[in-house]
Amino acid sequence: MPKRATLAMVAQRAGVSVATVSYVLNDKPSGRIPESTKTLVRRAAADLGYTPNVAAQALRTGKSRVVLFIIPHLPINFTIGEMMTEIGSQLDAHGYVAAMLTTGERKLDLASTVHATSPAAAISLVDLTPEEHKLFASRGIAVVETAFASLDKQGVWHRQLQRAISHRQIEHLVERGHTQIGWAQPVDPRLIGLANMRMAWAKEAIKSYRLKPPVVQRFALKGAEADRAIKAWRAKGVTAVACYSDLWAMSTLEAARRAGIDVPSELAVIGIDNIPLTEIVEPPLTSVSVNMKRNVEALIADLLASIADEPQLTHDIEPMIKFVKRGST
Amino acid sequence: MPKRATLAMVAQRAGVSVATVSYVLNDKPSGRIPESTKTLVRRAAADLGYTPNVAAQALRTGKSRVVLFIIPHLPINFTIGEMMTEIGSQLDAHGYVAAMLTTGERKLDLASTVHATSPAAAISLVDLTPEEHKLFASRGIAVVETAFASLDKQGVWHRQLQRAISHRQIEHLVERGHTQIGWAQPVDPRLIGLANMRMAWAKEAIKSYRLKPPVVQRFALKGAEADRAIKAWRAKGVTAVACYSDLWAMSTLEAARRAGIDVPSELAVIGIDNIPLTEIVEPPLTSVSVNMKRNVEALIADLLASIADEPQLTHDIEPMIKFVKRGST
DNA sequence: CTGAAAGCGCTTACAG
DNA sequence: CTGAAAGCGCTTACAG
Repeated sequence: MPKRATLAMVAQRAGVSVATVSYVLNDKPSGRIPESTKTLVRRAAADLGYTPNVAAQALRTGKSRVVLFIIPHLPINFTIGEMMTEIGSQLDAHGYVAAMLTTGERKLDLASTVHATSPAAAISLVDLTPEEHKLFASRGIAVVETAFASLDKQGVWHRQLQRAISHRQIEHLVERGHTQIGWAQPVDPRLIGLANMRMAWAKEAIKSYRLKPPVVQRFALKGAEADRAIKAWRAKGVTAVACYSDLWAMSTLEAARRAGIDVPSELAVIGIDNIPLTEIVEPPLTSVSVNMKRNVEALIADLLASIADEPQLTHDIEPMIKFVKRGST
Repeated sequence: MPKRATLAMVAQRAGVSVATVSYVLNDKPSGRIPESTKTLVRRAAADLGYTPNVAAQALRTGKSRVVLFIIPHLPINFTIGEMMTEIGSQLDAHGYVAAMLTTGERKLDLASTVHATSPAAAISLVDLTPEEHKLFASRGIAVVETAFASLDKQGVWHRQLQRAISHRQIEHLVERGHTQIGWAQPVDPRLIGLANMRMAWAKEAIKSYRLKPPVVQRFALKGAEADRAIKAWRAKGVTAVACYSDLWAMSTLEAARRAGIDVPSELAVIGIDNIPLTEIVEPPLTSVSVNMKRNVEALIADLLASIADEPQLTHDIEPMIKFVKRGST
């Protein structure tokens, strides 16, 4: 196989120095190099199929094209999975590589990984500790926290998006004429941070319609626990249940069927996430979710701006929300 | 902050040359360096908290510590998600970094990514094309295909593991006294490769018990389609259904309930994967799955052996299988 | 057994 | 506007 093209080879072919090639390809001392030289260089690079050696770039600059991607040690659900793949492919399109790092039960040794990879940035689906933040800050590494990270610590639009999703759930139930709403909450401590935020936003939305506060039921994903929740909701006159996620909504649907309660005429149910399973149940589940492609586009835009030390853009929340009305409401 | 330790700093502290430090730390010309020198060097490295600069290593050797991790553009289910995180954390433990690469609808430009990252190895959850294999082979990059890759192309133990799981499904149903078994098959073309293998193994197992061939029903994850499947199974005297995965099993359970068929007394159902949702249904779903930790340990062992050009180890399949009997059988 | 030195492929002050 | 050259931190023949 032919030797891989280097800057020097491009320089020779273009009849200029390696310095000039580097300047042109990196568009560096902007406006100082004439168009004619640029064309020459670019053609030579294209002819040779030149791609930079990232190791050499990293060694020279002290920064790699690696973006650390910190993932919680949870069962990866469809939504997180979608986010992971979307982040991976969008970073790839920008010439970055997403390096997966899973937080185990034990504390993650972030310092040594940061040392070993010299990442350009980090995306974390979990909260980082103050020390970890300090670690990144001291090396000038851009950080974005999202998903399972505490939403109150996040940038404005992440928070607004999650809030809008919760509001959308309630808005839909109110439009369908419900006045006493229930809320299905998990008990798993790993989910509770996000779940508490969602519940708070749901309460906020319900209050804005001047309705009574929701009847909250907490349960794990076991049939018997959902059965108890159903009983409690019925006893308190609840006609519609907004759920922390589709899994709790499905559990609620199952329990309703076991109790002989018709959905949606006696009890409406709405979830969050739009997982593929929404259609296996009868009736299929109404749900609200994030348009992950758009969401990640915004996230990556923020990250790239942060890497380049440019000001953050503003993002329109509305197109990031996907609402699908199905039979359960 | 203090400057990061380099080989030169370690050498100075130990009172030896950088060459010696490199030899000791990489354990290279084995047995040529006296223990006393080694101890000296190792202590100096530890004192300084030395970690090698991977960019410099990569530049020098032409090989990075990156392992390309090629992921299908599918909704990531729990099993794939678990595999991804497990692979990520185990590679990390061995000093490698898992770089996610998602295959989009369009063809993946693997060549440029390989060029850009000079990976030490690649793990692919999908089949690679002959050209892609050639690309890796020409650069001496170790490759492991697994999960969604066609199992007949895989190494012996991957295949045996998947086969054993399918056999275990059938074995359990036979033990419970069933003689006419049904099989639930997906229609999604992205799943059909793996699904066909599983079905073939199930048929093989059924034949080994001298039972009639299974009644195969193909359906998407929609309630109405599963309803049709149930009807067909009942019409042919099926008393137990083995399913391609837990999702199809859950869909089957739902359809059985709608048809007023009792599970398991009138119809037993068994899945594959042991997803967290197995317990939200009544009765909870019996399932067989891979013990992902063990499975990935074997996979990584193969990969490391391949990178080091060492002979492959053999692996015991039995501990990689997890069978959980629940109420549905 | 150990060290001096070349060189991997870049980027970037600096000189002209 | 362009080029010569240093140097990032390693590994590894090679010499002693």
